[in-house]
Amino acid sequence: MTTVRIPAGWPATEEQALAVQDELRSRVVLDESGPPPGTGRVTGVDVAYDDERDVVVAAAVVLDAATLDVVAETTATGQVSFPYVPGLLAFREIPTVLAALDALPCDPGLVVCDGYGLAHPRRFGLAAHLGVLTGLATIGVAKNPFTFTYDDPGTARGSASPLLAGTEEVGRALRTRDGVKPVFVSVGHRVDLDNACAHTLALTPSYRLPETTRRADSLCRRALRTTTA
DNA sequence: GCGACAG
DNA sequence: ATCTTGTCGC
Repeated sequence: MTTVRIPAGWPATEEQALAVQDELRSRVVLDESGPPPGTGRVTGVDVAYDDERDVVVAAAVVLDAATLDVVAETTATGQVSFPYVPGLLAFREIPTVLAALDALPCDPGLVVCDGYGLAHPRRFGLAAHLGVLTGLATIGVAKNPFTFTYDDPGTARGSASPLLAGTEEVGRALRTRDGVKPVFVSVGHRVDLDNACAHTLALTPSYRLPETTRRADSLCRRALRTTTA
């Protein structure tokens, strides 16, 4: 497992982090539809923390998009690089996630993040940020609606409703399992919202959350236990 | 001014 | 995110 230190120049205060978001958000690409679902590769990234020991472990798990079989997986460990502040989650996760992605032996294809992309107070959440830094196609699939509002989608898998910041659609509440709480999908980089939702449905044949995030979540937790123990 | 608030 | 066993149900 590779180890990373906090990058030189990494924001140390909320004001610095806000300035970075402000500078980078213009680089998000929104005029590409993205790779078609069910083709190529799809990669899940997630992190687990041990705040007591100031340790964060990231995992990247690459799946074959057609079969959802695992093609490759990596982990990376690092120091916690930022406190959790709503709206600044990316600064806590990105250095270690980048290290995990760098360690992959193959192209990750579309990257699925555990959190938001454009559904963000400044329209620059984790998935958008990671996309801009890597150039990869990214989407965000979150478990909670954050501060946004939505009308409950129909009860059937595949039903969706707009995720709203006021009247602006920043993402979609998407039902991935009949009668189960929806997930909250938003665009990251180089993928449109319809395609992001199509990918999310392709990644949820059996569970509420995408196979990518399920796999990445269990891997980084396992790796953290091993590191901590 | 006081909460709420992705992970 | 994390603290945490068993239990009800498909």
